[in-house]
Amino acid sequence: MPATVKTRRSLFRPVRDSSVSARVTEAIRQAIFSGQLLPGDPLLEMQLAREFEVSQTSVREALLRLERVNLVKRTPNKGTVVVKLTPDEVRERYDIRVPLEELAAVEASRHLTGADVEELQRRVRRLSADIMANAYFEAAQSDLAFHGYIWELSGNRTLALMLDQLTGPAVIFVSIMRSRNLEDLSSVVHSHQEIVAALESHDADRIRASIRAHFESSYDQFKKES
Amino acid sequence: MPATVKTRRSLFRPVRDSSVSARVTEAIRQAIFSGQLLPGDPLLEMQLAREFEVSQTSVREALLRLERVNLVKRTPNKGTVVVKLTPDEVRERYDIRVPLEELAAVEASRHLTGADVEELQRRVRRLSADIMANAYFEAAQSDLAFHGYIWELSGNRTLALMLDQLTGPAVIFVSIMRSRNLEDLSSVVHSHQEIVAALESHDADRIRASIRAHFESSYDQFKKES
DNA sequence: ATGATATCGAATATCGATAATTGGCCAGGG
DNA sequence: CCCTGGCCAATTATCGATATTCGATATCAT
Repeated sequence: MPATVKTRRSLFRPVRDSSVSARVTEAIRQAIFSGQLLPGDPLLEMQLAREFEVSQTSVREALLRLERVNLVKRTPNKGTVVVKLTPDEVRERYDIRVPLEELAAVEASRHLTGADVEELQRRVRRLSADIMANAYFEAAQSDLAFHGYIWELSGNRTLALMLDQLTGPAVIFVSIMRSRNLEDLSSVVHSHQEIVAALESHDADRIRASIRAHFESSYDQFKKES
Repeated sequence: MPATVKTRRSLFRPVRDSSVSARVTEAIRQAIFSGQLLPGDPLLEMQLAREFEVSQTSVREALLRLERVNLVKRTPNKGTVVVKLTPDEVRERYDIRVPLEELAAVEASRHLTGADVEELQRRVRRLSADIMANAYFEAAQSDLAFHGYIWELSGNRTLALMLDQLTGPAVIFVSIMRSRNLEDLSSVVHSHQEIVAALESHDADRIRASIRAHFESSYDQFKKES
């Protein structure tokens, strides 16, 4: 056998978002996560269609997708707005999120490799850098990217999807809170490092405890504000 | 004051699902839950549009809504099929569902009234009747109705929504399993009664245990088949 | 004034038609 | 033989236009 290889892998990544509605979806999502759109802002189908230079239908489909992940709220015949969570709803989400994050983290530790640990540390460093730079919205996204990696590691796609639905809108709140300097940012980085260490230990109880501590402190910060 | 009344109340109930796409959504959902559509069956937008005598657009929107609750799977440019869960996916969902059901049940017990207990018992009886009558698909829906009541009682709307997304497609499997007589139906009723009793006790540990036992036995039945 | 009803504008919802994508099939060349 | 490229049929994706809905506001009778 010669040295020629029959298959090659992952030189190119897929050309992203070939469909119009997918691109519109992504653009709106970015606008929300970057703070260009704030909770409560209206999203008018026709106006967006004109701005993006696409049909109302495609915008509509994009909004339906965003509704699916709880980033916007649509009211029949009335319109669409960027989600605005009440304190009660934030509380509800924390209650649900904690057991799911525990489950995800415990499962993730079972699949954890050395490369994964490095990647997690890389993401903590990025988060740390964003915080140092007072880049609040970027920090929120880095935060999400860190936890998202754990969700993927869990190997449970359904779980990852649900956590995404649950967390997306909350991240917006975190951004806004931090931008008002209402959160103690120094503790954030340490709390994430703690999770990585717990994952490496492969000790389920310790992992769950680190997750609970992480979110409890985060929720306490939220309560201080509301 | 004369006996004339100024307002009259509740002679009519609201005309439900005024929108076309909502009616189409409901029709397809019923077809899935009733077993007229089976996992893997294709759902062609144009064909459905002709049958319902509506536009493709409305059908498309209905399918997007069903995708949102995981009842159908859409593949870009290819088509839509009724969801067909792999054994792994069923396992994933059980893993997620158990902690969420525990949370829902514990919260529900905090809001539980006497009327609620009666309603739950009524729903267990309906489930029991369906099983006696070998009405498998109806039984699956009664099953869902029982758990759904607990979700609502929890007072956490987000949680109720997530459990609905999680459970919907699984219910189809339960129907099919039962229709093949693969499940020990006598234990099903007892297991539900056990949950009601646990709720009445207001003992969080007992509630969680009853939920775990309920789903473990249910999952064991599934494993026997797969 | 006041309460019921008509009108209107802004927005979504729906439609019918056209464009773009995909996978399968087949013909031809190495 | 099988690999390549191009065509074809089926289906989704997108469009532009029209219909419907809803809330606010104006109108009218009493």
